[in-house]
Amino acid sequence: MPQLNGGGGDELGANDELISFKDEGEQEEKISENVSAERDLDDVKSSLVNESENNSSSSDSEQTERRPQPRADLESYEKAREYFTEALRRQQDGGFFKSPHYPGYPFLMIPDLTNPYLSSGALSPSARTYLQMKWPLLDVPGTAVLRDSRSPTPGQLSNKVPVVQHAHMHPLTPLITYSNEHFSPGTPPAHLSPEILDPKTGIPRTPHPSELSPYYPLSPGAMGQIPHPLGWLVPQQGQPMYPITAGGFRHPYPALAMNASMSSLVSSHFSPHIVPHHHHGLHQTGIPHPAIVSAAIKQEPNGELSPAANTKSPVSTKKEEDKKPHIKKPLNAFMLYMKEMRAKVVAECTLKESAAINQILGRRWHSLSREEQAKYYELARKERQLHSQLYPGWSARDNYGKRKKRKRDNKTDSTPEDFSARNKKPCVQYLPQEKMIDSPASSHGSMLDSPATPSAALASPAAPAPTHSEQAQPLSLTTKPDRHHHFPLLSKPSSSSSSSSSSSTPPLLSRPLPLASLHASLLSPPSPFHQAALHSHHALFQSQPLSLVTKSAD
DNA sequence: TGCCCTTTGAAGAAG
DNA sequence: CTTCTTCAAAGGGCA
Repeated sequence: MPQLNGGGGDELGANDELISFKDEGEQEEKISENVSAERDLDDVKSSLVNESENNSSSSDSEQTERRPQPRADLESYEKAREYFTEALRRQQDGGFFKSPHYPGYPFLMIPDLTNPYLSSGALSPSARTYLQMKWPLLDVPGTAVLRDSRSPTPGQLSNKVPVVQHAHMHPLTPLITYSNEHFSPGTPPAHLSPEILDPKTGIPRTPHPSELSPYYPLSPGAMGQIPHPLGWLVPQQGQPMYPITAGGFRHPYPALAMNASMSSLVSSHFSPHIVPHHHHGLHQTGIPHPAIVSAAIKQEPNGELSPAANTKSPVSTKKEEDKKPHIKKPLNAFMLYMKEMRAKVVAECTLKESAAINQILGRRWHSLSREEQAKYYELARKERQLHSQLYPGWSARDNYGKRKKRKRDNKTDSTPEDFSARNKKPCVQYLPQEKMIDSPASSHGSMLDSPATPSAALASPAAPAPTHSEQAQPLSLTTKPDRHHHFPLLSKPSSSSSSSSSSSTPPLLSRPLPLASLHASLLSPPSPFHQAALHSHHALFQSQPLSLVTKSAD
């Protein structure tokens, strides 16, 4: 795995994963997982959709295409992602997938063209233009441009965002934000396998898909690159995860998108650097590395530059410090999930407040099956790896203080009263508490945290993923029918969430949600009803995709 | 204009 | 080793 870097990447990731996963793994469980999730989604969709303005989501979504704006505004893209996702889903729904969580399923979202990591990149939120499917755009020139490594720099893309790339992105892809720089320049066209020179070694190597992280470097520039690398993946899987078009696969994360199995593959190959030979950085477009907010990246003194660093002009070493481009933290599993699902939730309900939406997402997160969560954990893991490779010297500490925020810990204090205050807009009636409350899973937060299988991925590096559409299940254990057992396990050692929820009810529950518009289903996946569902859970289990998973496990 | 709010997870800091 | 704090995304709300 780690080739060049000494394995930095892999190893790093591995360690992390192992650790975390372990913990979580034990806990895993959530009975309701699948069931609830499905229900949730289904319910939500149906019901929610009906109620609120779901316009967007369901039927609309398809129609959504309405007229795609040719332009690829960043904003649009985002929206697009949502739509995209929906659209895809719908297509798939037709078949079996109803469940949102479907593992492999493509939630394609359009990634932000801009890098998430870039602060500047910002897409403006306002535009809700949905999608317009910009997909078509994908191919566009941008790509072509990209190919030239040098010339076109990502910048171009970024500007215009040519957008496109993303159209086909993996659901997760949206996540991809990191920037472009890395990839851009150096990367060869997709079909070609891009060889990337290792900065350190100087040896050309092919980037592994895994390497490309969605977030990081992949931005526009990246696209070009991405495709290639991923390409191999695709075939293997055999499954078109997403509707990605041919060109489509540019997404960096396609790999991720794939199942765990895929990931494992990726991991195995993981190469440390993704970096292109040189990039100029963002400059032209002004879009820097995704992760990087500012222009410059901090380089390492040693000279080991992360790929990204290379990209940026090394010259300005001193400046670096001054400027210190703000390299954002890699997104964690939940964040990835949020990015992906937010649009859906928004579409389903009228609420637009992020706080409310996040609450819902939090609940949904808990309702996800392990496999699903594992997907995200895996992605997150890769992100971290990538990030570490790209920015070897970076530490989370670097960002401390950037936000001014102060987090009031008091939450607890205020909790009781709080909610009243908070409810600024009670849109609608919230759901009965019951619903909210009951989800077992919710209570303890994410028990699943653990990625299901980090180990799995690691373990079988090369293992080709079978074609399951679903992700391969990481832990065989999980697959077991026993899952329901896990339920009780909830104890999550970790700090944050679990602690709060020590009591049976989750914090959220305790307070009334402002989300009026939400349907109950949204909020609480695991509602009491759930339990019923749970029972049925077994049945579902079998029938569902999970079963497949299980097999794989076997 | 810019922070708050809200979520989970990761990582660093502090004890 | 455990606990606490900060940041990551996002976008309406609010001062």
